[in-house]
Amino acid sequence: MLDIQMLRTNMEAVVAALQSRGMAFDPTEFQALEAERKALQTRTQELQARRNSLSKQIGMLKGKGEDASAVMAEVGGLGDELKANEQALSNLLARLEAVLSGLPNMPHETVPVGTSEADNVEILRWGSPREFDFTPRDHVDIGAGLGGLDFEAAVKLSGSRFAVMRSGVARLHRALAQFMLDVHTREHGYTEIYVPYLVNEASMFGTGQLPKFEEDLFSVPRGEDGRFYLIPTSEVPVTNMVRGQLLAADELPMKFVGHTPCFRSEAGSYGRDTRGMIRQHQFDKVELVRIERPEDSWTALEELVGHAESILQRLGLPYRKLALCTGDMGFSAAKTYDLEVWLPAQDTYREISSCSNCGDFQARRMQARVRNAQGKNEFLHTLNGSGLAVGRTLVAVLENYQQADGAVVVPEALIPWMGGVERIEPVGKTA
RNA sequence: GGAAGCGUGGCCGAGUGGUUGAAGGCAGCGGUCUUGAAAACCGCCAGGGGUUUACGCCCCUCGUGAGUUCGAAUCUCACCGCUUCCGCCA
Repeated sequence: MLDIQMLRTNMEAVVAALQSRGMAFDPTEFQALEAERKALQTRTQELQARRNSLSKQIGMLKGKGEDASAVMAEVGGLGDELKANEQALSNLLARLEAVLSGLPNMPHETVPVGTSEADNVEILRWGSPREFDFTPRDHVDIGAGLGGLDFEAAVKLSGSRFAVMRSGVARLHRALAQFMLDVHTREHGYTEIYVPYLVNEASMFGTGQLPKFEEDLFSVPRGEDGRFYLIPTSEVPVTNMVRGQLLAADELPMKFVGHTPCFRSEAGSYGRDTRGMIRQHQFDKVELVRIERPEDSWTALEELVGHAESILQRLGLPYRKLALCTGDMGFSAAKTYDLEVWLPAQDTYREISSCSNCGDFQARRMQARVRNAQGKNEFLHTLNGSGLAVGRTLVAVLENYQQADGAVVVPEALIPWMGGVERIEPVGKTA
């Protein structure tokens, strides 16, 4: 959520910032509501002040045993107008809130301006794609050859965009998640956290999924008209840990790493990435979340991306790092780096991690604050990044480490998490 | 699922209709004392919002939302959550 003061005092900057994201924001509705709000709020508060002082008089008169009926009659006359004004004001504030909660974050000044992913800026490439002396197959064929990936079974169980993994591939998937968790907790100083996969509406609002992106979420009914939402990323429950809290400065930073499944309806992506595990309704992700003092968040973002990169490096997976342009960033982000891993079968880089500093945008929605060194309360900053998407990492390992005979070599760094297994053999050969 | 109790400021905890936005304690901040620290003592200290050049003035907030009343932390109802007991259960 943007600061309403910003919209009141510097609307041009807001309009320009949203424009750079490709969002045409017409401020006239907001400004009309705001003018109305000012008049209504002033009037309402006058009436409230009058009622309060008259009521106080009544208390004093009665305390002295004097007659208060005249004053009571006067204050009684205020009732209808006051009630009407309070109601109107509350409606108006709700409408302002609705406008405000639908506006995305303002990009940081260092974010490249652009309209689509074509304008993202490549910052670096790490590793070089392997030269194959055979035609590399994609992970679907490799997985089938290993007897480890079964999309037909998943269709039977659930439908499209799900996967069943077996034997060595399932083991590899588990090993990757464990490996990531261990690296981030042991070497990068993150605290492991386990969180609910079903969350309430307030949590989804806090991180910015609601109210605007409900169609991307799965939900289950709960009670009369309530519902749980399935998390689309553990960013939601983990970040919301600090919702409604006022923290002491020395409680920050908080660095969390969580491994959860993620659920996305993928509405609006019909026909995209229909083959394989790239785009699923359910996938696992190891997520890094940092709760930071405002002055530290930009350093923290660079550090966070580095932590995600380190996983790719240890696995020996070639990747590139992009700074997303204004037009390609997510709703809550002030700045985002994407990491894209090399997929030989697609002969291209594909997103495997997205690391963002949300600044105070989520904190304002969550009312999450920190008492700074000067004793002032301010909104803290939140960051999150994939470290990494486990399913896509599995795809990358299968494709980059495939052998001519159909086997897949386990990346050296991962062998301890595979119980010493160095190769996953195709079915027909010894497993 | 049934029964009972409870939800107050950063934390703990008093407060059952009227100058109570709220005693007291802890934490924090400033000071006295001390070579320094601790202890002791003194003072300050809820959050959000409106308005004002400013001093200030005003409004809202005691889990959330409705209601009763001239006036609600305090009374009523609903919802949410927590605790204990019973039932069920990985």
